[in-house]
Amino acid sequence: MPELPEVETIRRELAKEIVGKKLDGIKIIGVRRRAKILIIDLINGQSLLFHLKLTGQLLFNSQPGKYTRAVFCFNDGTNLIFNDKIKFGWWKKVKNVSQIEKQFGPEPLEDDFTSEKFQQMLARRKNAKIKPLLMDQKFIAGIGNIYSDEILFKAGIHPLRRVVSLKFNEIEQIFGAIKIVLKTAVKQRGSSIRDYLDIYGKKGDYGKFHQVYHRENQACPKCGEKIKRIKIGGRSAHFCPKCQKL
DNA sequence: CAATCGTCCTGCGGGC
DNA sequence: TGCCCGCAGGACGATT
Repeated sequence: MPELPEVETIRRELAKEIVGKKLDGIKIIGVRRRAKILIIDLINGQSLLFHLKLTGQLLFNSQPGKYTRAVFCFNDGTNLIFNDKIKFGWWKKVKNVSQIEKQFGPEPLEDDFTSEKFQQMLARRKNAKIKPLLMDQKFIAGIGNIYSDEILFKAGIHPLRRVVSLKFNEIEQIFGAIKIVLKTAVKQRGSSIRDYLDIYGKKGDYGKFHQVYHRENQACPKCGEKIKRIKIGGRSAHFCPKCQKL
């Protein structure tokens, strides 16, 4: 499921391929990402937005298939294919992209997302459960089910912990885990759970690094305990009951 | 006000 | 073997 590292991978690859080309005669001036949304900026001030949700794919210079929802043709004969098996994803053209961009929390890999800022953000959400909070796009941008599980495992924090119960040092641990897990996942070009592929149809390598996500009943890589899966607000959370105590 | 619930959609896995 | 049922899952709107 495309989260920050997957969308960022697509962004980087797509920027190399299409910036400077034209779509319906309008020059593409940039490819950006905000949270899990891919943004293609056009010279006329409009932007093309994509949200891949669970099963969306953006394939460069490919052929339409069974699940193709849209095809975008560039002036040089190349194209971009939007596939989406379960139709949760969407794309749209907007005039004021900044309006949409400001609906999200800070970008976790930006330098202005500091541990001081994170401590302040959490101070305002004392009663929240930490895992759903990390997945709240208005709180922090781009983190979904895979990476919230991996971040909390790395930090040694149980997904149901209330913010109020977190010690200063535990928040520092979570902060550090956010940075390193996401950075490493971007480096590995994301995780190919379900249908995720990059624009060349290649899978991401970060799945090999998953410690808990989709590893229910398997041994914890740290202590050997069986990884557990529980439901939190309708979503599944994976964790080690020994390394991540409530 | 903030947390939780239902909804969208469809492939897939489990059970018989 | 094949059918049927129910689950998964991001984000939004409604509800409590």
